[in-house]
Amino acid sequence: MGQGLGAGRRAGADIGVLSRAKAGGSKYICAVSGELFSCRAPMKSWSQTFIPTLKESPSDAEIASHKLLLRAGLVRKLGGGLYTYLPAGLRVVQKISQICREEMDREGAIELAMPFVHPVDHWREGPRWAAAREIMYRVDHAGDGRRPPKEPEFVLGPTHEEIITPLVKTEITSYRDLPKNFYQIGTKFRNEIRPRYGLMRAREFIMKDAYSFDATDEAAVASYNRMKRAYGAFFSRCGLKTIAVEADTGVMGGSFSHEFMVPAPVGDDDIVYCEESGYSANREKATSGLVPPDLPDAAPDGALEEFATPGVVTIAALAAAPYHVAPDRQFKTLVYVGDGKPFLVVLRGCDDLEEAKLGALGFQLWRPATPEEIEPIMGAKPGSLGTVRGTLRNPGALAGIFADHAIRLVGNGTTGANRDGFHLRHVNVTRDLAITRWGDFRTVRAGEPDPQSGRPLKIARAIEVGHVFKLGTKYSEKFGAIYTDDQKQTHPLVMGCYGIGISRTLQAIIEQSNDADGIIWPWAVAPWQVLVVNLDPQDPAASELCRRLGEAAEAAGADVLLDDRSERPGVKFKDADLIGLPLRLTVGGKGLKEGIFELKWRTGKEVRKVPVAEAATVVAAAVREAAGRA
RNA sequence: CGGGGUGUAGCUUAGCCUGGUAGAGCGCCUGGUUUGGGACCAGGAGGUCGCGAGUUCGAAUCUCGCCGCCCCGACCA
Repeated sequence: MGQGLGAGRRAGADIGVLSRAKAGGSKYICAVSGELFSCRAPMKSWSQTFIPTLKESPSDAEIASHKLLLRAGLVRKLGGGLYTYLPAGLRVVQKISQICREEMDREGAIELAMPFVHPVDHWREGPRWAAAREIMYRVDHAGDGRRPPKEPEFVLGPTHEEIITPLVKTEITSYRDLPKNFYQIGTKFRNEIRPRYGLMRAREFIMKDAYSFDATDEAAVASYNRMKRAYGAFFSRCGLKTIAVEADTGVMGGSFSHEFMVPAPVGDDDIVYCEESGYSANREKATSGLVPPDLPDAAPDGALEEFATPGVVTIAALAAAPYHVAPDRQFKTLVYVGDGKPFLVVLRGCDDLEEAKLGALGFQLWRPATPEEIEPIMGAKPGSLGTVRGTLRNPGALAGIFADHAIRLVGNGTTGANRDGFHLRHVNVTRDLAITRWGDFRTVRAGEPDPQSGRPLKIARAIEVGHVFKLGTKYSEKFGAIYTDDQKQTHPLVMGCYGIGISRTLQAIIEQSNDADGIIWPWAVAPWQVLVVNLDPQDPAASELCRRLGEAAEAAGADVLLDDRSERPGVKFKDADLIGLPLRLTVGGKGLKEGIFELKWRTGKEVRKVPVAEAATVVAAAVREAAGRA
């Protein structure tokens, strides 16, 4: 039973904690040393492992991949966003992790492992404590039974910039040590406001995170591009179709970033793209060519005029009779609070604010102002607000008035008078509006012209499975992570950070690859690649043939699961389709009499009858062919 | 955090409106008959009806509070 083991086992796998002898004398290593290491074990039989399949899916599962995770016996739920990986699910995690390691190593990244529990001071000293604290689980000190202090002594790590940067600060001080890129694969903890869809958005999840450190900006861009390349290779090897889109850097900060997205209706993000030009961006970041760069400012079309609009507090009401001001002829004024100070955003009446784009304004935290806050600031209630010079009660109290470029398309329009029940018409953008800064703040809509080709943009839902950030020096400056160059000059390290949701990738693969009968695993990530179904486990001849088929598949490099259960054939076939192993080899008394067994791919319908005499060669060829495609 | 649901056996659920012995299917256990796409027969085990108060002679059912879970929104490194 041993051939094939040596070939497939990862070099160095014996750093694992457990090794034992199996009946028959072949040894194998099962390595789980705090983290997840892949291992090859010899043929496992269904009755020896634990794959609790379900006919019906639990009622709290909504989407296909979540149902299949549960039905195929890959995971079980502990609580909202908290899941146990059962043996088959863990194997997939290990396979994905191993592919990830190989692609990271190929690009020169170095694996390490950082603690899950972080002293809170590291976060306090970092640049985003205010924003990050809300999503972190707090840990009472040392479980001594006392009530939690107002501020926790420890937090559970949602990510590791605050941990790796101080480490690198003390360990790397010379340009000679650069570049470096450290990565780890481990559990992350985030207090998601709303966990959902199984592993898709969980409170605790498995992530690969990497952090690059370079001497120069150019070198950092090169590191970034290497990671981007590694991500493409990784997802492709996992059998997952992804597209890289320009993305918002969010609280992470930094100069630019790309997300790796899996198009799927159940995704949490919208991606905006144009097939012709190749433009693609997260909706939070996406821009359109709606406003021509050479658009001349409109000339005033008349003198400012206040008019009464009793009870009109919405765009729609002003668009209706008797006013008939089309939404795209209105200026919409929104009040926000950024780091404690109010500011205004001006948009066209027909446009929506893309809140993420406010990140460009430099605030750490921002939120819509409450109606109670708005009235003292503006002198009017929401619905009658505007930014016409002279109507603002106290412009000095504002952190700024930020206008979206698209209001230039309005030219002359209507806006609130900052007096309840009154609006102003003939408002000219250049002449009348008090604007401190222009920007892109609106949400792009499908059909708007692509900024590059001018073709209509499309929008689709997608799942974010990976994200690469060029961070710059935000963290290194804050933590004082500097190095000395060959001219004895000191500089902050230029950083990048790179995440892959391993557990989310697992579920995204299922979401992208399933049918009415169950999962269809891509070869490279299948918990096992070959399922040998023994329909007559009591028959020694059938068992013997199954053993031979399994050994042949293993020798060719496949992981083999043998269904040796005393179940009826129908049950076994249904379960086989459900757990979705790529290649099924079926042995039954009926075929055995004819001297054949059956070979069937999970992706197809065709059942190929193979003479027993050709077993070894046919199985080996099938395995090699599948492995070659993967 | 707002809105809407929901909680009955391991899973899927009926019963709740209109209070009166908690039921079914799947799964599980025993025996038998079966054996190539989720078998059949017979028998059996398994329930503090989410938790806590209240109303009532009597509560799965009505009332109040709490908790869990799901969906929508907000939020999301």
